Amino acid sequence: MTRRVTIADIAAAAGVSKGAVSYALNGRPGVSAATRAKILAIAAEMGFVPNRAARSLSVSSAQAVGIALRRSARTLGIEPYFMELISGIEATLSAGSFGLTLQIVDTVEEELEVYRRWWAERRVDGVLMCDVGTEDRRLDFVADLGLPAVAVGGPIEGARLPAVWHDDAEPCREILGYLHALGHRRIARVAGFAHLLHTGIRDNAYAETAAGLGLESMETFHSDYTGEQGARITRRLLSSAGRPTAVIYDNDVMAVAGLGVAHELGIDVPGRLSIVAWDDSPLCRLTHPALTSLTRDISAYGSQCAEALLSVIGAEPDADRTFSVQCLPAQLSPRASTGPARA
Amino acid sequence: MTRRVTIADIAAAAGVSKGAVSYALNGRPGVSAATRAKILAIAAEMGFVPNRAARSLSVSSAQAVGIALRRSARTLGIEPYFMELISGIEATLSAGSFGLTLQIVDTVEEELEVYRRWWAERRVDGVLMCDVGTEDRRLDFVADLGLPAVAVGGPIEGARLPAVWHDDAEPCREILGYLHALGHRRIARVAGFAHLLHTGIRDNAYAETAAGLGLESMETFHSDYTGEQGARITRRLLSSAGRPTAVIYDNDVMAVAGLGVAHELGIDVPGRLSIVAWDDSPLCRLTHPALTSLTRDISAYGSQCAEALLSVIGAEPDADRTFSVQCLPAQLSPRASTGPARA
DNA sequence: GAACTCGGCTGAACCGGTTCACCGCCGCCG
DNA sequence: CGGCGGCGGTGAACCGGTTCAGCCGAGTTC
Repeated sequence: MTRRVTIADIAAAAGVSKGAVSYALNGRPGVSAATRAKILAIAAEMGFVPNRAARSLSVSSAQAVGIALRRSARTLGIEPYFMELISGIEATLSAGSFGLTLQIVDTVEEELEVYRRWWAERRVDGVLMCDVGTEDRRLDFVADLGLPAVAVGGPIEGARLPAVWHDDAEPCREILGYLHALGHRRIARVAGFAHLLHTGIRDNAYAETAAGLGLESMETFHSDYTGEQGARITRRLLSSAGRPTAVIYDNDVMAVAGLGVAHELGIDVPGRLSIVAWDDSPLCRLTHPALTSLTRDISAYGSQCAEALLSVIGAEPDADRTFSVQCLPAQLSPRASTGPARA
Repeated sequence: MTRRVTIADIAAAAGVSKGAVSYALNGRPGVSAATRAKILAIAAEMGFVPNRAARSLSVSSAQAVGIALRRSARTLGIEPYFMELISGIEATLSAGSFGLTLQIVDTVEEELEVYRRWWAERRVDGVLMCDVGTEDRRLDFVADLGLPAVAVGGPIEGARLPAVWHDDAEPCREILGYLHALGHRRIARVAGFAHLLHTGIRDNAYAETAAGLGLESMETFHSDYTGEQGARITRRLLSSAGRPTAVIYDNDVMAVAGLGVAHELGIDVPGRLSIVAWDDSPLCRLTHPALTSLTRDISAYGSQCAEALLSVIGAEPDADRTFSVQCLPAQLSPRASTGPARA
């Protein structure tokens, strides 16, 4: 285990000062082309890698961003969404040689505390916040802290920080239009957490569109995104009088669970029940019948979030942080789980 | 955005030297109880949080561990395994106030490079290595580097680093014994990557047990863990003459895909086909019929891996790093997807 | 030829902790 | 009363980078 190579070693080997080495390695003016080339060559030869802590201490930046996820291990594990998002984020970050620090928390208080600590320690240069809620304490908290942050979701009214989002209303209209065209008039929806921003946006969009189309019924049931709750709600829905002919799920996991319940009750899909899933993970193509679902490129979404965060981090501290990035809306991918409503 | 509080500020406020503050905050001898209490009170009042970079620079430790995952975004997203593992790791790490740095890579070369860089930069104090292979270059690489590491999987012969693992052979025997008791004689298995260590261990265990039980056939097909391949292999299996009466899958995703194919082909489960999944995620309970699967506490497994790594990090550099931790083997959870073989 | 500019480089301060050598003081012992 | 040991604390060096004031010498200007 040989000692690490430092810029002092390089300086000694090249016969110059530490300062010159620093300028050369960082591509700044202050050294001639010849000296720069010599220093770079020596550095490469000695296998120099700068010490992150030393650099951070000087420039007061961590070259890392953080994500605190407030979801149970079970939800996290089974929802493909987060891993895909993270992998997109990661791709952009590592291209900019930023690291990703991950923490899983239980409560909002804990999450706020993590942000506070990360920022005070300068462990991260910024954070991405998922699961934006309608009344989200975190938004003001990080803004007050001065911690660069980007909200993964939106749009957020009166936001003091950037949001990266896609229009959730448009896909709602697309789904209902599609189901309506197939003759469905009694539609139910198994939604996610009621307090999440995008859930509210979808709630409204469905309600308005349903009214416009003159649907017989369009009820929404909020859940926690788990398969268990998805199954329970579906079971209740399908056992009721005047049961819906189509059910829309706010994530893929619940849709799969719903399909399982339909099988269990001997209800043919799509013969007597159509199923639509929001968020098209590979999971939706594994079932039989394959699930009609809303496709969006979550990984690309993650990349855009990371890009937005990097731009905030790179910007002046007092720069405008209220911009928002709108991504492409999700697109309907019709598959075998939807069909005409039985007369 | 007020300036950060440093120990110099505290020292000034308390009328002592920086050194005294450091001793007081770190609970070391060198200051009297009274002074210590005063310093701690002032630190708390001023909201002091130590700068991570400065501490790292001094003590030459990052207070963070890294994981580089070499799986495609799609596999990562859909396999609950990794997120559960990570959440277990996280729980132990944050209890020890260590951070977790995550990176997703494409190739082994890239992964090795990440380890090299992380260690050279002192960005992490150690790493966890998943997906241990039979011939794994990474093991020697990190050992040569001197980078503290723990292999998530094993046992590894002639290992130069600790491994945390569970016996994969025992569950194999349990599954085959169970299926055999149900009358199954033609069993197939859809396995994971052939180059992974645990795949090989299972391969052998199945082969030996099958021979012992005198099964008619026990074929293994290797795959990449994705639902697509699981489905494709299952389709081929079920269309063949002398098709198996039971199929064992090496992960839950492929098992779900296999169940979908059975539905598609109109083959009743468990009437004409029994299905067993390795790794019991909530996914296995969402399908209909629910999948018989091998349950293990992946989150707890992650915790044990993290603990092992922390102990290696805390140990002397020349301490013995070849210990291995054996966890509880997975347990069979029979559900509705398995039943007696049709005569 | 004196004054002035400017590129190239040096030396030292600095970031915010940790650590170590050392010092003053008090009590105790012979 | 002199010497000794140990407690409580100080001051400075140190970790490995970045950055800035300033210096030197060559070229330009008048």
